[in-house]
Amino acid sequence: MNESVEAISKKLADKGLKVTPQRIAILAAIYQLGGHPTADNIIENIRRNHPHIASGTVYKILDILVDNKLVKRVHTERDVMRYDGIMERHHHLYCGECDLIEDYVDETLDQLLEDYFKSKQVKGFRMREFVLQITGTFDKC
Amino acid sequence: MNESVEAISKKLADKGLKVTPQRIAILAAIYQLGGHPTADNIIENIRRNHPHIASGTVYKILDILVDNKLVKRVHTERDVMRYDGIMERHHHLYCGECDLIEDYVDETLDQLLEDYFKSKQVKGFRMREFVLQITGTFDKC
DNA sequence: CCTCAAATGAGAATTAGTCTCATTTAAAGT
DNA sequence: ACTTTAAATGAGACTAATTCTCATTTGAGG
Repeated sequence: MNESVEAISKKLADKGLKVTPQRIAILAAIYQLGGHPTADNIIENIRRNHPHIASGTVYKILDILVDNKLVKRVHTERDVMRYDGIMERHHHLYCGECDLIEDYVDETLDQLLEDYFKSKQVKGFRMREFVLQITGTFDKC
Repeated sequence: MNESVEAISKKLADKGLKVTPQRIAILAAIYQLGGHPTADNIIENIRRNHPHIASGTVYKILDILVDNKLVKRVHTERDVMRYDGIMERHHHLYCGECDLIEDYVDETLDQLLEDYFKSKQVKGFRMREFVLQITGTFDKC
């Protein structure tokens, strides 16, 4: 999923964000890297074409992108934050052996959950979204 | 959910782990604190009766307890690891406003998911367990 | 009660992420 | 195009969670 600079710029502008080369580079890196890169993966990727970007800037921009729903944070079992440029609803497969995390898209499941929670409210809590964390083992690991 | 020193010792011994005062204190603290304490919450709690425990020791013991399935790590959106002494299957409610995480037990939901995944296999992945992360807002927040 | 591998304590080291502040820049208006 | 200005960035100091190292202690089997 690679997107053009124009497409990325439009996404930023649509959210009312200033369009800067750094922001474009970070979104482009997330799309290009795919999977669930860490901030460090992103920094490393960007520095190839943009050697002077400060790591603090990357963290700040990632926060802004998350706040503006252009990127999601991925919950992990370990202490490094990961990011995800896919905003469609999806779940995650966590490998118990290594730190691989794969996306799992399943609209039937989404519908099942949605139907279930339509009738079942949790008292004192307004639900907004759900992500299923499925832990197991990949054959390849 | 407070457990006696004897009960905790037995849990450790049953896993083939050495029973040490530090390990007992950490498990007792997790049970006593309830919720989803951070390593720091646990250290603070233990130091009252056990002032000389080293933080490195606490982290190492927590790893051992997680490896031996006496404690779970809780996936969070932020960078501090949290722990959970409840080993029964349950899900989590995450507050979007603050960093509150509550347990959500729902056996009907568990059954629903189990039935669904009985017929639906994910290729190349052997599933072991699932936790639903439900994000939303608590009325009290 | 001896032995010894395993566990612990103390503190240094690492590292992800945050903060500060001087400088630069995007973009709205002239 | 040119100005203006609030917002964004770069550089690097700083913080805090977690890991590492290694000398010392201890649990548990023989």
